[in-house]
Amino acid sequence: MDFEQAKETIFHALSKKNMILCIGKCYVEYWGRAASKLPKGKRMLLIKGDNSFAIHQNRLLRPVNYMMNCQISQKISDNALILEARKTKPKETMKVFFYSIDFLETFKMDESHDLRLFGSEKELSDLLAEDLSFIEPGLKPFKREGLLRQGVVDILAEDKQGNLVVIEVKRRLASYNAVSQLQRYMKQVEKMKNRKTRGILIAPDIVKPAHELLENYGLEFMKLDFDIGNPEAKIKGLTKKQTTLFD
Amino acid sequence: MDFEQAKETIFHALSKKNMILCIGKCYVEYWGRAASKLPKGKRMLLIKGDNSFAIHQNRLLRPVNYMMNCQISQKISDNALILEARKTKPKETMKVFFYSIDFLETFKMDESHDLRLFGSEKELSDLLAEDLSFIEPGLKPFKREGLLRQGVVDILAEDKQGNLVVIEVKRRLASYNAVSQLQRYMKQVEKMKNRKTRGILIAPDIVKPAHELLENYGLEFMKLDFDIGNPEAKIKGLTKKQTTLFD
DNA sequence: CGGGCTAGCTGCGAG
DNA sequence: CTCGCAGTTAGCCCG
Repeated sequence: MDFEQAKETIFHALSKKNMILCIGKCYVEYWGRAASKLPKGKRMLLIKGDNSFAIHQNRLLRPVNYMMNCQISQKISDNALILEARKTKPKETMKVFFYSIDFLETFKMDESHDLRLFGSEKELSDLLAEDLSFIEPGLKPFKREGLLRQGVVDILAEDKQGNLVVIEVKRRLASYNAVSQLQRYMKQVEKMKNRKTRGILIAPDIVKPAHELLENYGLEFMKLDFDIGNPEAKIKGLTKKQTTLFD
Repeated sequence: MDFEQAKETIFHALSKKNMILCIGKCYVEYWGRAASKLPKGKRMLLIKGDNSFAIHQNRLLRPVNYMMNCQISQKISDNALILEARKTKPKETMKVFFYSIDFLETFKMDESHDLRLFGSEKELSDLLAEDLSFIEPGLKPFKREGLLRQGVVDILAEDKQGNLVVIEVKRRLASYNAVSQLQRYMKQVEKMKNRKTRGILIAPDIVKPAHELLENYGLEFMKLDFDIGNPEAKIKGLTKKQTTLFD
């Protein structure tokens, strides 16, 4: 395909925010947060209406090179159509050298992007917060007046003995990270309120070494089974895991 | 476009591991690790030779629905071409209902996927490990015989005083996670070797509250400046950050 | 195969 | 803006 014509087609599509598909033999350079070179090969360039710019190979979900929210410019050299994507903050540049174009098409798309997702961590956390007695009898919500930023701690509560309880919910198998996070939150709350504070990690399961770490920290784990996409019976069971500390 | 013909085209491309692009009005359902419904709209389906399956809208880099390593099957109902992607472990299903097809094309692609990336954390870590005196005079490598899995601790060393030194390298702004990680590694090594152990976090910078946490843990921070994609002068500087504890 | 972690993470949301 | 984090994280690597 003729480079001049391709350039014109792309220019027009960019102004209309149409989706652009271009397949051809290209070489890609990137410099910014890291640097990379992608040797010549047949690949697909996908430009979307929000100025996302991605080079896809015929494998993997993720593009091999990409840039979001970039300014796109074109130029024609002796033997290539060069597309350049630029960005500031952080400063990044990506150049795609098309040596031949096998395919180029642009598409007017509509803008509906209203995916409805079920089973997010937030959803689970909110469900649990609705009835804390499900976690432990006598547990009641605790107002965090400027205690911690909203959204940092999943659930903050107070138990029957008047202890503060920091609750971290994970929607999948918990690992070291989850334990470290909870430990950090728990210590923070304990320090700020100067009160005895417990920490409970709630997840479908926990990896063994992470569970040991959790016990060393004096934290607690609760196993949570939940049904996804079934609003009537989302939380299947919530059982306190046997621990050597609290047996 | 005719559904029967489309089905045939897709079937053939799948067997050849050709890239498949299909644009049309569709509705998408997903159930697996989570669940989602994507209302009818014009979108692009991208199937790659490694059986990655993705629905793209005209915004964002990431697909709105996707599945990797899936088995793909097709069927035609009264008014739709239905593509189903399935997977076990974990069990997942995704159905795409195409009500109309604006565009369908398949492409034979080559398989070169040899991106050369510079500036990864591993690269920086290896560079630093080559000359530990750059971090601190008298620092020498320490053999981790079965101490910790390879790759868990970036660098393990011994200082002039005979202390063990656990070093964690981050290629970008360090945050809580980096501090928690280092703390965990440091404690682990300290316990296993029963020796005084230091922990040093090396990164271009560190967020303020994370730095406070680091100091509370008795860990150290070093600022690392590096050039990306410049093999001759990659590490520009390494300076110990002033701390209130060690001033 | 699971566990742990980096990623040019991306994308979102709160302060 | 920045910080912090979830994600159907993805993808890699090491036991």
